Amino acid sequence: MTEIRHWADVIAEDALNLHKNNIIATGITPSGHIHIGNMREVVTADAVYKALLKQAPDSETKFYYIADNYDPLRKVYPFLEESEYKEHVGKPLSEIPCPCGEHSSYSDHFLDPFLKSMNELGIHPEVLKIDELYKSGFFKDIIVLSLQKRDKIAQILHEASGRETDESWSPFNPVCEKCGKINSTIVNSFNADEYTVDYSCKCGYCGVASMIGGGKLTWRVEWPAKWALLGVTIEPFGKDHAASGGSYDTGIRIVREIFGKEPPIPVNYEWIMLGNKGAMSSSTGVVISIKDMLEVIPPEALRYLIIRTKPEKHIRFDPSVPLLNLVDEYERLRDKEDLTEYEKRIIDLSKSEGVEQSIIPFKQMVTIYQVARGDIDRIEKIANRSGFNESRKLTENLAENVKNWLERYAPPFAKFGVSDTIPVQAASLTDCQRAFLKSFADELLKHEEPSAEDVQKLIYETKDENSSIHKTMVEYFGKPINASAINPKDFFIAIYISLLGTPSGPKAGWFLTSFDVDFLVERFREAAEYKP
RNA sequence: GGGCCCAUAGCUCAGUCAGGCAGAGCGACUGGCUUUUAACCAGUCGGCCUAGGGUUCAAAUCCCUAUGGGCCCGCCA
Repeated sequence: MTEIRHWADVIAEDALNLHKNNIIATGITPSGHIHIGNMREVVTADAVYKALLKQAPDSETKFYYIADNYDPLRKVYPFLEESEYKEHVGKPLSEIPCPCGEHSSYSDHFLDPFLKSMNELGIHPEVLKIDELYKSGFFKDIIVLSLQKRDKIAQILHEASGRETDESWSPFNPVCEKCGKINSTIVNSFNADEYTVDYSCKCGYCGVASMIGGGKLTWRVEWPAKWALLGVTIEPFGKDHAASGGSYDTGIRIVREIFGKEPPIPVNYEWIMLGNKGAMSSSTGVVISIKDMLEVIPPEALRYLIIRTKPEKHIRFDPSVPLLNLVDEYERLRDKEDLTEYEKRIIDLSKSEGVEQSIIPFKQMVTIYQVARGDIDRIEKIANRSGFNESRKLTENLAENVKNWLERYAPPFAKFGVSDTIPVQAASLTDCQRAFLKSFADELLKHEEPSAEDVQKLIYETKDENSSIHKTMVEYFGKPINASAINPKDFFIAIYISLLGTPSGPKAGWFLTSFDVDFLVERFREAAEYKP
């Protein structure tokens, strides 16, 4: 069997066989909440980027994130105020007011949180906002070239995609000076020396627009233009662009035949499905934003989800119990001693560069958090007692994740509440259970800091007639108890009833060590006496 | 109508590019305490690699075909 290699390393090697220096680009249109599916593109790119850096440390490697924020607003999305945004349909996203008023534009409203999330995931590309590129004149010469070769481009679009372009079609769409829209103008002529076009707009206005910030290339031309100008050698994109006759197909021909450059190596990736609700999609409303996601899942676990799966496979993302298992799987692998080369690589690529995260397992925090009832001081104390010594900030971050998970996605069986007072269910305890609780309390007092194993052992020792807990139990019970009639199960139930009011709970030994011994002793003694 | 991707253990998936003994994690089961308790440790079980053909000394892997699933082609990755 040949050595197993990670997909990112394979892609990087392919790229290095073609180019010494590689430029990887990715980007999205910030027209709505940027969801976890979009993150796949960025994490995929980041993985390949890291692989390139590792395989060719002496090459020049770049990673661009391009925000397509000059695209027009296509419609009034369900999350927008109809009355307020109707007039903005057709305008470039960067020129539309922010929905919340706190960002400089509509596109920044969605882009800013995404950039923050990327940062939390340890992804640090060079961010390019395409409106700024247009406004700086970055595209001006390629716009002229595109206008000059308009007929040839139209022919390519027709041949490769079957798309018909009419007389008024232009590779460059000016922004109307009067109505601000970019999708309703027709180019009548252009001036290559002045970098301007004459246009007329459906709103009735006719004017002159600059190729420097006065409009944009149409998407199918803009994409190859970006490849040509930035020298992009690798680009991940979703299958919508990958379809035959899709924009990658036409892009290949345009970049070669019009711009005289080679297209990037494509990295096709599949979509992320949300539970059983289908594909994530901004337009159908099946969406969990990255921000929402990072509020419940530690960043490295989210990276892990994407890193461990080959790009062409679906990822089914379910924030309830499967999320718990996903995080658990990542943490186990992270903490494992003897990793295979492949596992090591997975962990390497999943690590968020420059971002530290808690070493406390998520599942354990789920219990700690609930025992401490969210009190961070107590959480920290319990964590310390369990042998986790890390900065409070890290513990706090994880506690915050767990809090949100419990509130939003946790199934009932994962939740419990430690009552302040004796649960009324304690009334149902049998005399034998009460005797056990009293003697159990006595035994706990004998230990300074009982370990989980100590506790577990104590409960089982009740069956041993020579054990001290058995003897005190008999004493409290008032008459001999036949060892074979003792069922530790009843005692577990007594413990859970006393603390939670339910007959079951987290693994007892470990659960109990999350409490102060004094509290337990008091509670068990109280429960033993409790009569409604 | 045209095109893409996926199918391997109960579950999630590696392994397919470059053919060479069928793999991991989780779950389940057993033991660690004669007796489940959401932790931990050790071990065991578990597969006609979707089906049918072809190429080959040799196929999960390469080539056809079929079936099932997820999508794309009116710019949501």
